[in-house]
Amino acid sequence: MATAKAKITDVAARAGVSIKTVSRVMNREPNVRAGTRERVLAASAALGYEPNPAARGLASRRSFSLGLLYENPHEFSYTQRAFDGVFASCTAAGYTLLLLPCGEDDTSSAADSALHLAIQARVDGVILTAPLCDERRLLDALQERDTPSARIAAAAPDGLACTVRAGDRDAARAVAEHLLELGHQRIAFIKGDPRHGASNERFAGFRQALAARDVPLDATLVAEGLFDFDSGRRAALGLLSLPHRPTAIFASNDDMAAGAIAAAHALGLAVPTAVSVAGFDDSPIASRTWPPLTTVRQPVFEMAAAVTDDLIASLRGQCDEPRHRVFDCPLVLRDSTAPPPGSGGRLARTAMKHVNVSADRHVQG
Amino acid sequence: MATAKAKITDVAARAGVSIKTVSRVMNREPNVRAGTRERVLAASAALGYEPNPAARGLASRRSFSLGLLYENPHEFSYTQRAFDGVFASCTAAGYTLLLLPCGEDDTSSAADSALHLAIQARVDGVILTAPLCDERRLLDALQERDTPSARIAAAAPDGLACTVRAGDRDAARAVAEHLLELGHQRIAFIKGDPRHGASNERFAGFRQALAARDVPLDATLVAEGLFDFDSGRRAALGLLSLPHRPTAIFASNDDMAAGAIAAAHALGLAVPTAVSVAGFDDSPIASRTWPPLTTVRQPVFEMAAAVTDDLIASLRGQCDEPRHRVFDCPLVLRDSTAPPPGSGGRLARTAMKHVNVSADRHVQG
DNA sequence: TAACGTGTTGATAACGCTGTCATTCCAAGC
DNA sequence: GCTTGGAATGACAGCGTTATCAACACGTTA
Repeated sequence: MATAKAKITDVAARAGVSIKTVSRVMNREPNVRAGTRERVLAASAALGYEPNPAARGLASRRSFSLGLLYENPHEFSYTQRAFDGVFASCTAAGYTLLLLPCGEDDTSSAADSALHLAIQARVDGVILTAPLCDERRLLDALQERDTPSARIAAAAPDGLACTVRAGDRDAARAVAEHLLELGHQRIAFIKGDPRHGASNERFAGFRQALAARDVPLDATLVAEGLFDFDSGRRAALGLLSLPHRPTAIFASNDDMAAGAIAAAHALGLAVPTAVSVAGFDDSPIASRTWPPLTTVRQPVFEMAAAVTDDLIASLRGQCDEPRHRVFDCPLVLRDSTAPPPGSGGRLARTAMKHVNVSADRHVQG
Repeated sequence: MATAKAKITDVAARAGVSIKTVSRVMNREPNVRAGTRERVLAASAALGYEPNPAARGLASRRSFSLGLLYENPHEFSYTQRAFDGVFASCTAAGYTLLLLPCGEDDTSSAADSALHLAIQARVDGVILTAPLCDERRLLDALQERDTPSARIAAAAPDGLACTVRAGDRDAARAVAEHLLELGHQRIAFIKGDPRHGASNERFAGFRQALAARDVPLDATLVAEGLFDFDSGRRAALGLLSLPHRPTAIFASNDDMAAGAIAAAHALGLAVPTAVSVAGFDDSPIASRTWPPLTTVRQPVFEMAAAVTDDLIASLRGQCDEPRHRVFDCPLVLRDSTAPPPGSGGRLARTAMKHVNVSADRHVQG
């Protein structure tokens, strides 16, 4: 695999044929002798040749691309919100956006195929989301090809790419403090996917809050999760079946928190009277559970738009040093948290310095 | 606005300048006299000129596009599943996919801007999702520009574009029959967004099922909804506060069904013992509510992939007549439906000819 | 043997724009 | 008036591919 971009003339020269024959092979046209095709394919592979889509498009008067026109759905999942933010900035700057999804089976090999698509399409830059933004192989491959990148929710910024992330630690600390203020002492924590840098940060914030109040961290109350509903449900099932069960569960994202609520329901424990549950993200599920979730809101749209702006600015040579942005996440109080049972509800609601939302509207200001 | 695609030479001729000056104006480069810029802009507007991105890309060695690399999330919303299906087919056929979201404020004007993006990008074809696929202005604009299109969940196929849709009527009938078999007689229905063709179909299926069993349709048990959580919640709140309330609610999508469950919770009515709730779609929320929702599964991925294949085939001239596909939606029995209160649970579960899923896994085979 | 068709290959001209560099214009200074 | 220099403009050569059409090889038929 050669590093420099090979052109069709290079392949033709190496295979000892005309460029037209190379073109025929690349486009799977008929009437090419098998031996010739082999030689062209070999030369093409040896040079790492990828046809230039712009040249193809210009000459053939086709774009080889389709548009998917859809109405922006009310489903504001994290990914969707991130996409919206990136798209908004791209459109404003006259850029086109290509989505390059990775399958969920094997992150690293899927990342390769997505990367390959990015290379084929000759994009000017790439935006990476967690946990892909911490795949060493991916970052190296991009760097090797001089493809500028930006990273959303990176665990370890490397000074090469612009990054953006949420203030996970502070936000997690705020959630934990909220539970502590309500009077909870036995607070369980469900960790997130360890591949995401945010997982550690959120756990760290949780521990800091406990430490600040001299509440000991009970290791039996820390469970592993993967940021998905079912891992949250299972973890909560375990926690709530403990002999001395927690009075509150802080799941490090909303999907797991929804799982925890389901687990509580399954065990006949009322939320929030028997057990409080808090989440993280303010994703759509947060306002659809019963009761709706106390959580923190990640300004994903703004984060994605900002890092895209930064990437485009660096593409235009308008900035020299990569920017690293951190966004605050306000606490969103709903109905899944309350004082622990037996406390007589002496603490009603924490101070109203926080955002207080019951309805379904997401403010993105 | 001229119909034929104007080139930079046309604009230059009309404005009485060289193509280089037009290029400068289009790229907002400095050192162009204000008057000259005006003339170029006027000529450009008069001709409906849009720079050819392929030519720009070839000459400037930039693509003006970014790639967003992300890990395929577990959140399989309808839109996400549709996107995955379209993407899979595009990739397999060597096509690139551009996403063109419409804002949710004003569908028709948002559609215009998305259409404009599609035109700018010079895509070979466009895939439209509901309810955009029934916007007359959009369809006309596409036809006028000879842009082939495919439509997902169109209300009225027009013989010009390939279409795909779910067998909404049959599926809704199956849900209603399931509730009837359980012994329900007073079944409420929450309608969906009237802009979606599927809304009518689902309601029709519901009525057919009632008629087949000679169960009269009580107009007070039919509520209006918009396919979103909150409209479902509000509709259910009204229905369940009726003097003679229904024993089951069939919400015509999962998000509204989740809202209905929240409403039942709020009123202290247990699901499914006091009231059964059924949804439609098998979206992620369906397996995250408590109790998880009985619903029907739309094979959205397969539908989207199929219609994309059809569009690409017609782009390649491999098919003459547009195809119209209809996909079956299997019933998915979960825990939100049961015999009505007072029936003594004489009917446990309907026949097991249907898909029966409790876990969170979505089979996409 | 010569003409013919079929399958294979190549020379060359676009495709519509941008980059480079030369040229023209025009106000200011001598 | 003449020069000067920067702003404004244009001529022209690519950019890397595909399309067109001509050319060639080779086995078959008249």
